[in-house]
Amino acid sequence: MTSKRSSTPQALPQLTEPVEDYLKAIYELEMRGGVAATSDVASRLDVAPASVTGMVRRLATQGYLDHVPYRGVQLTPLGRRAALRTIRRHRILESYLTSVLGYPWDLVHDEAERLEHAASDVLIERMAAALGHPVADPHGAPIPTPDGEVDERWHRSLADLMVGETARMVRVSDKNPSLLRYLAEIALQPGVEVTMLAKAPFDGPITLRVGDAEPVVGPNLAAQVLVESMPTFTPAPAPAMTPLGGKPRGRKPKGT
Amino acid sequence: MTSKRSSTPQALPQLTEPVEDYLKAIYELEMRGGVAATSDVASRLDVAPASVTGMVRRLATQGYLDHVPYRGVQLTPLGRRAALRTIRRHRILESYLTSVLGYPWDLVHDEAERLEHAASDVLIERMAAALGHPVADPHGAPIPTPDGEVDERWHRSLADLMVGETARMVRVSDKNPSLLRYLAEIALQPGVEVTMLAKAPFDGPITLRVGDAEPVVGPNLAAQVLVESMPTFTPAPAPAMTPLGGKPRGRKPKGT
DNA sequence: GGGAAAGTTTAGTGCCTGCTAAACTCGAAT
DNA sequence: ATTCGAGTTTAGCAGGCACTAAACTTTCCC
Repeated sequence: MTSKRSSTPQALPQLTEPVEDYLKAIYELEMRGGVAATSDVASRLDVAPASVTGMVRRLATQGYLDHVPYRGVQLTPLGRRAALRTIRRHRILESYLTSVLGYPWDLVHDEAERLEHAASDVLIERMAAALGHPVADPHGAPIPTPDGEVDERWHRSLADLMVGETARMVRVSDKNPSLLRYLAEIALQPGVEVTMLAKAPFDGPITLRVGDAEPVVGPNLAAQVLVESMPTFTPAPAPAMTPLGGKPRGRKPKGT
Repeated sequence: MTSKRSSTPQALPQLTEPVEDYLKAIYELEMRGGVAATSDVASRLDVAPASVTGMVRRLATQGYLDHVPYRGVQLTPLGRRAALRTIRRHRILESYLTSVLGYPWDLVHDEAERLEHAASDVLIERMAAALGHPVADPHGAPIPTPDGEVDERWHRSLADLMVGETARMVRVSDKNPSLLRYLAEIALQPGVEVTMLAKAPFDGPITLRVGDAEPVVGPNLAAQVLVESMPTFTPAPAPAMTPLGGKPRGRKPKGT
């Protein structure tokens, strides 16, 4: 029935691994286009659409989401909190594994994907503290705060830059290892400045300047790399103690 | 006893969490008394005896163990390998969490208990490397090698020391947080020398010397602390090279 | 040696999560 | 407006893992 809802953030019950995966997937789908479709959830989680319907029904009765049959699915505030907790874990794990254990950034996603369900809050916070409370993971994704706030900002893609324009790379999906390996190869990582040198018409190849190199990439790749015009950028997995650059950061780590 | 088995390098399939727990529990029960009884497995895993029977039947058909109805259960070489892999993970995780992240040694068990099912081999080996390949965990339990060899040696308990005798503490179970907290309080940890000063008759209190202190403990506690006459002892989690975040909790290797 | 007691297994269920096949809905195109 | 197809849901089912209650062994004690 209707459980009493206080304004106090009640503790989330311990969720199963599949449930956390569903909520996370739905959250991420909602980021693009208000509601999540059954089939999108299905393909993201690599399960049959019918399975999604079943799970969604259960989650709806438990208050994690609203489901309008044939229409789609949307997280409730409770569901969003649960999703963001999982996402926080994931991104802190990625940051930790990358900067402390030297995990390559193209492999870190899968590892974090499993650990995020097993790590306790205490562990996650210890890792965050060890890193100096980073605000973004190695791929540039913002890390939600413990109480569920994220700075999910809108970003242009590299493909949208005008010829001659320079921007700073901010983010790329963590889900495509070969893309990540290639980006590492051409030194295109969050925080790096990139200039659009030339763009061949009809989705032709794109010439960039990254550091001293001038890699030529396809439009497909460029569309997946997000950039930011030029303002402040907080480097991803803050290498603990290195206070590189004295510029006043825009945001600073919350809490503390 | 030293188990040696490296002639069968076939990869273990990915096991479920409950399966790993069963195999680990059975392995540990076998250490004390050749076969594991259904009810012992049940109480260790906090599950109904009937559930054990069911699981055991499945694991037997899959070749992980032999089951003689009403008689007990014994791991096959395959099952032992699986168990030791999980135990290796557990102990390396405990070592890492303790010495790199400053996890208190009484809480580390539960965390490792969950992570051991999620961490990949690659991660575990990275952690082991970061620690300098420790041979024992923070509680003194030996860490199996990647190919399943352990140095499970027999140890006397502290309660067995003669009055006047000095020994080195080597090990204590990781499963009892309050015991561990108390041991930490009286500075009784693996590697430390301890002398039996007095033993009151009829299971009376036991007076020890640990460092400069002379704690008096119950026979119950003394029975759980394992000691070694005097030979070399290799300290558990060799302090990592870069302890970022954690306070230096790690013991220092003495002369050795 | 004959019962109890203790321990173990079978029988019967339930929940979770996934599947396939079939039915249904919605909206776009005719 | 009817139809058709893509997308979604229902129905029915399976496997993993847990439970209780009841039946069955083994052990132990008189």
